[in-house]
Parts: sequence; structure tokens; C-alpha cells
Amino acid sequence: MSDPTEEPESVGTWAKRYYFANRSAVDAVLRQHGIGSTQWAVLYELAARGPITQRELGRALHVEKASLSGVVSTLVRKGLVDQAPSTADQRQRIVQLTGAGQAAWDSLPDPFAEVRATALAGIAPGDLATAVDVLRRATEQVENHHFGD
Amino acid sequence: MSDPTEEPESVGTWAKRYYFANRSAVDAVLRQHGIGSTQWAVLYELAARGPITQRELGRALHVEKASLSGVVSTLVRKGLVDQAPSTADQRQRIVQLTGAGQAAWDSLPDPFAEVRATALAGIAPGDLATAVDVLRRATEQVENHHFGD
DNA sequence: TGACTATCGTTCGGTAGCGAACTTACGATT
DNA sequence: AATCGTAAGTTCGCTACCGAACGATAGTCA
Repeated sequence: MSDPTEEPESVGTWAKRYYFANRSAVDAVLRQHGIGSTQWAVLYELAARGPITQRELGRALHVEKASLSGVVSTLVRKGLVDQAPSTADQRQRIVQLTGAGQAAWDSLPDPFAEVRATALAGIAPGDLATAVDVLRRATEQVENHHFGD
Repeated sequence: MSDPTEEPESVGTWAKRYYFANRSAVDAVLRQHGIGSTQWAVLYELAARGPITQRELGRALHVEKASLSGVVSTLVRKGLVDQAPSTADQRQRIVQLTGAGQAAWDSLPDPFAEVRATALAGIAPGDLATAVDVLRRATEQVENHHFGD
């Protein structure tokens, strides 16, 4: 209990470990396609929703604009995505799949689904629902509280 | 249900969101002390366990040696930590708090505890236990399966 | 119209993480 | 004793995340 070598058993610790276990497994699959997990998520979003502003993309993926900027420019450099200024609002940039991007998307697996199937095998649906609920409530309670002021 | 703008409700998504909400809150507190969250965790471990090899530190924090190497050298650069070769095994490096490191540690808050208290307020202990259990099982199932082979 | 203010995206500097290749050191086996 | 395999740390190149400062555009309101 007071043993300092004791594993911490908090939700936060396990959320982190699960997140990184997931990410590492997803990356292992995507590495063979030369793409990162967030890049995959961007392609997913573009394939599902079509052309969209970078701002909307960031909202959908829960990623800050500063982070997204780098991911998008990587995809542009790879020729998978096109970034054009919006005619309606010159501040915005519309992001969409190129032909090559669509072709790449069609040949890509869904590593998140694969990993999820392994991760959650044999876990009772009710327990999953409880876990999601706990994580959502905890996230909200942290996000609605300002630390460091 | 098939609306592509629908929020994904998987455990993985919420584990990620909770992890980053937590990290951002912890960082906001630690930023005022000029230190990062993993750096804090290293100081915590050293304060609790005393001098230790980098390998052991990595095990305790679930961080790869390559990642830890950078964190430790940052702390060495800040003068909070000392890194000396082990006399028993010249390959190993023993990491320990310096005087300044101990002093800094004594003046540092525990942002993880603070944020945890906010995050988990009002959540039933039984639900917390279920959530931890789900995350642990899912993590194990992912880690024991080799993807990308 | 002109002055503020707010928003979108980029860039910079920093933290955190990983795999692969490398160096050095230890150990065992022959 | 020489060799071969393994272990500890570092470095390199990469993904991904953030806050803060910045330029450009848009919107508001006096």
C-alpha cells in the first residue's frame, strides 16, 4: 500500500497505458504503409465527410490547430491531400483527398478496428459502457475546471 | 449511427481524451515551475525510491529507454538530477536527485493528485474499479498480441 | 468609413513518445 | 583467452501534441 514500488492503480495511469498500447499497435500496422495514426484519422475523416475546413477537421479529431497544421502539411507533401483557400472566407483552408489520396485510402486497412477487436475481446458490454461513462465524466470534469491560474 | 460526424464512443477514444485532458491540466500547473509531466514523474520516483538505474526507472514509469534518455538529460541539464556510471556494472547509469533536485522536489505540488481529485469527484468507487479493470484487461490483450508482423 | 476585435492558419520552441542502428560493457561458452 | 550473444544507454529521424506569438482576413459597431 505504501510501498513506493507499488503500481499506481488510478484510472489516469491505465488510460495512459491503454492509449499508448493502442497507438503502438496501430502504428505497427500503419508503419508498413508509411503513415502515422493521426494521418490515418485525417484520411478517414476526409473520406467520410468530403472537403472540409481545417478548423472543422481539428474539431472532429480533437486536435489543436497547431498540431493539425503539421499533420496536414505532411499529407500534402506526400501528395495524398490538397489544401486550398476557401473562396467564401480567405482565412480558411479547405482540405480534401487528392486522387492519389483516395486510391491510398481504398487500399488502407482500418487498424483501429483491428486493434479494438483484440483489446475488447471477452469484456462484458455493460462493463465497457461503464468504463466509457467514467472516462467521459472524468474528462468533462477536468476540461471544465481551469488549472494553473 | 451511420452519421460520419457522430462522435466515436469507443473506450480507446475516451482513454485518449482523458489522457490528454489530464496531461494538459497537469502541464498547466507544472509550467509555472518550468517542468514537464514526465520530468515530475522521474523526480517523484527518485524521491520515493532513491538512486536507481535508468533501466529500473524506465520499468517503473513504463517508458522506453530511448524516451527516458532525453528526459533524464533534460533534468541533468537543469541540475536537478545526477547521472553516474554504476561501479558494479559500467553499462548502467545510476540516476539520483541532486541537492537542488531535492529542494525543488520539496517545493513542488502533486498536480496529478490535484487533477485526479477534480476528475473523479462524484464517481462511484465501484464504477471506477470497473473502469480500471476494463482498461487493464484491454491493455494486456493488446500488449500480448503482435500486430504488424 | 474606420477602428476594434475575433478567427484561421502558420511558425517556433518545447515535451513526450517510438523504432532502429550504434557503442560499450558484461557473461557465457567453447 | 577469444568469441559470440545479450544488455544498457545514446543518438537519429520520425510522429504527435501543446502554448504563445504572429500575419492576414473577416466581422462589428460607433
